[in-house]
Amino acid sequence: MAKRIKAMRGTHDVLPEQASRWRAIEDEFAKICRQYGYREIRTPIFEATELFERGTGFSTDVVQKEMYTFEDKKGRRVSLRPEATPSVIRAYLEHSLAKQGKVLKLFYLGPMFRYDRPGAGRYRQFHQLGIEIIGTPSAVADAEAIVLLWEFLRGIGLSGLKMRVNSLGCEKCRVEYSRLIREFLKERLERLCDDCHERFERNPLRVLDCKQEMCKAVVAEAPEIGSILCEACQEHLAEVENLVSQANVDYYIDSRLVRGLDYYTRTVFEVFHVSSGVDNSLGGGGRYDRLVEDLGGPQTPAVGFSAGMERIAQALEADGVDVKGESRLDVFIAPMGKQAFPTAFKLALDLRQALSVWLEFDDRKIDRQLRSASRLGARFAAIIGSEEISKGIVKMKDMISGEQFEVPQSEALKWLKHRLKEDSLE
RNA sequence: GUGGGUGUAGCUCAAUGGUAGAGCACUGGACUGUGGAUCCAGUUGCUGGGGGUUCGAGUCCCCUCACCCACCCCA
Repeated sequence: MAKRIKAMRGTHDVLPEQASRWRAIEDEFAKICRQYGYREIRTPIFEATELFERGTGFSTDVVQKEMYTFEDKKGRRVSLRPEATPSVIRAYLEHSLAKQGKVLKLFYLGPMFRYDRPGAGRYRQFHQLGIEIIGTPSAVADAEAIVLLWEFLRGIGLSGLKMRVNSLGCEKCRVEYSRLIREFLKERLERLCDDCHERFERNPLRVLDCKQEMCKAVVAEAPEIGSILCEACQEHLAEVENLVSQANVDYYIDSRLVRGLDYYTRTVFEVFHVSSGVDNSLGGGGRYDRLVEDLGGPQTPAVGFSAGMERIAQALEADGVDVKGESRLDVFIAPMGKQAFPTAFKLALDLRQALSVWLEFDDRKIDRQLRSASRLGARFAAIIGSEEISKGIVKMKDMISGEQFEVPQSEALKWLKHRLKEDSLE
């Protein structure tokens, strides 16, 4: 046998059983998004590298070391998207979507790519779903994003969720806080880990997020962002808190929450699942009032979030929640003998107008066929042999009670629909 | 990127350096037109890949690949 090829490192197949759960989750997400007034957008999986350099941020880990970047045949610098927000904003500007109204509310879902070392719940091709609210500075929008994320996760059956919320301040606050932190850390550099020395140079705020004990000790004494937020930023955060607590979101203010992407301003948040580990972030987001401008548009405030499918599926499994997948088969058509196939084929064509139907392909003994029908979870088996053909009927077997009924072939669809309807009423 | 662990049938796992196995699953038969039970039979593997030591390697050594755990980072 020839050598087999395996899926590449960090990628994985979503097999039927899992895929049906994914679809149920995606359907729930699309549904709640529509309830909140969002419309779907689909953007390309690859973009000009520069979009992410300017959007996600040149200094971020994502852009610095995790992008799949290559040159195409014309020498253009291309990257597989590591996240969707820059693409959505690019499309927003490219198609002048601002003209569609003051505020645009979009949702998306699809694969993202990061060349990272695979680990627990971490893949090189992973899948995100998320939203963007473009065109308002209102704290109500921040609250809506947080609540939508929360309600979505709660709605699919997750419990033990916690939401961390923080404010990184507006541009002025950020500059001021960065200066303050840099000053503070400068005197304590020798007490920080090696990575943090580097962070100190590139983006001192990231030191606040370090998990090393030595750094945590230093950071514990650091001034909190809350202490220097300007009045407007304080008010904004208070308003978000007030609204979010009305929605019964289990949140807390975590003054050390700093997210990995450069474009956030003011509100940032992250939701995690307690029982699958403190570090298991299911999703997060925040306000990004500068991004549209950075990508060449007019000054336009916006807020959004993204969440990870793999993480969500994992959390559901940890919670023992069985997301209902696709419904079972309605009918299994069992032809008996070669000469029964044309009639069976015709019957399948007819029934498939409204029902999910499995038609046996091979000339197998009836007991084997019924066994297959059981295993496929068929509600009824439609048996067609020479007897049935000569009488113009089909023998319907109720796979739960075992009862059998002779039904004229022309009535089969009507009969089955009637019986299945009775099922759903019980 | 750093450290540790694990790779044997579709799945879960056995096999003191001596002929690769079991359970489940799958297919068929018992039952030539009636499923889920039972019994019987059968299929499935370059033991992740490559090299080395040895009379002999799933087992020991080296390399490599993949996955898992921790760190890092995040979704």
